[in-house]
Amino acid sequence: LVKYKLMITKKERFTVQKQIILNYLQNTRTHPTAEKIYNEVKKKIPQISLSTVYRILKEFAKKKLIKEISFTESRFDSYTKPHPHFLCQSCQMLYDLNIKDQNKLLKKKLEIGKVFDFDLFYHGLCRNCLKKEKTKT
Amino acid sequence: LVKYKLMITKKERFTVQKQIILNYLQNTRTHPTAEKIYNEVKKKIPQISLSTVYRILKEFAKKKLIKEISFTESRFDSYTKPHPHFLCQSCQMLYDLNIKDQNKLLKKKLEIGKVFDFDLFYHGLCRNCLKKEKTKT
DNA sequence: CTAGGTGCAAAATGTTTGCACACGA
DNA sequence: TCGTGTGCAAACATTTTGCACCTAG
Repeated sequence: LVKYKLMITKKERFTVQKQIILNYLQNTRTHPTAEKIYNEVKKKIPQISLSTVYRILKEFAKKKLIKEISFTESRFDSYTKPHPHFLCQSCQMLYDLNIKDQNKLLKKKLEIGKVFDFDLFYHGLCRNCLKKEKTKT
Repeated sequence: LVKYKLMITKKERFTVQKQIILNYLQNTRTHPTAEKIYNEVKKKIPQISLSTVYRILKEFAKKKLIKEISFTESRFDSYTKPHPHFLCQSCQMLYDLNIKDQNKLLKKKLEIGKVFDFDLFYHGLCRNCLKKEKTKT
């Protein structure tokens, strides 16, 4: 919370809605959906709208106060063996990777349950987009 | 293709639509979206509809001929450090994991580009759902 | 033939946006 | 006060579904 207050620029405002949403998120480890957050926050601010929740979540994510776990559009891959991917933040290209330790990941014994598959996504900038960034400056 | 033909049950039919979609997927490594697949397949079957594409993709995914990379609803996490997750196929609960090698994953040098973050999702059945499965039988 | 598959349109679901009003600084 | 943030409704994007017709086996 303190960390967030320091982030607020002169043009921005610290509203009750933001405070309650942030407070809720920082006190849960359940990875809630927007809908869930909306319903929880509604208990304290009955008139809040879902769009406000979305707007605030986007703002928090941009400030890196929270992390949004999402994948806008489904993609389909005929290569079905588990293999890691690299998703470029800039051009949205999804690359295949071949990493030798991948079997370790699948065989990993987890307390939580039985693992059948995994998805490993690296996020970053691909070579092409890195080049473009450089030429800009 | 041969593999798929063997999978077709008596009740199912092998249509041109299925054949062309499968063929397209097996000859691309670009992880296309449903829309992209639709547009490509349309070149060969102009009258095909997007819903057919979706239906066939779901069928292929169920048969494990292809893999669907998706995340239906966004989730938000106030714990922003990269950390692995476990997603239960049955109850959809998303659990946090703490694995010691995670820093290795982030520091990994990739040819493809610069990595800023990663998401590692394990898919499987959590303890609770495994128990439920057992009691069923 | 005939039941399963397709195309179309409409519905459902999740997310974003335009606009008038409210309210934090 | 004044401009950013909010609530509402409507728009948007992606995916699913109902239904009549088509077609593979």
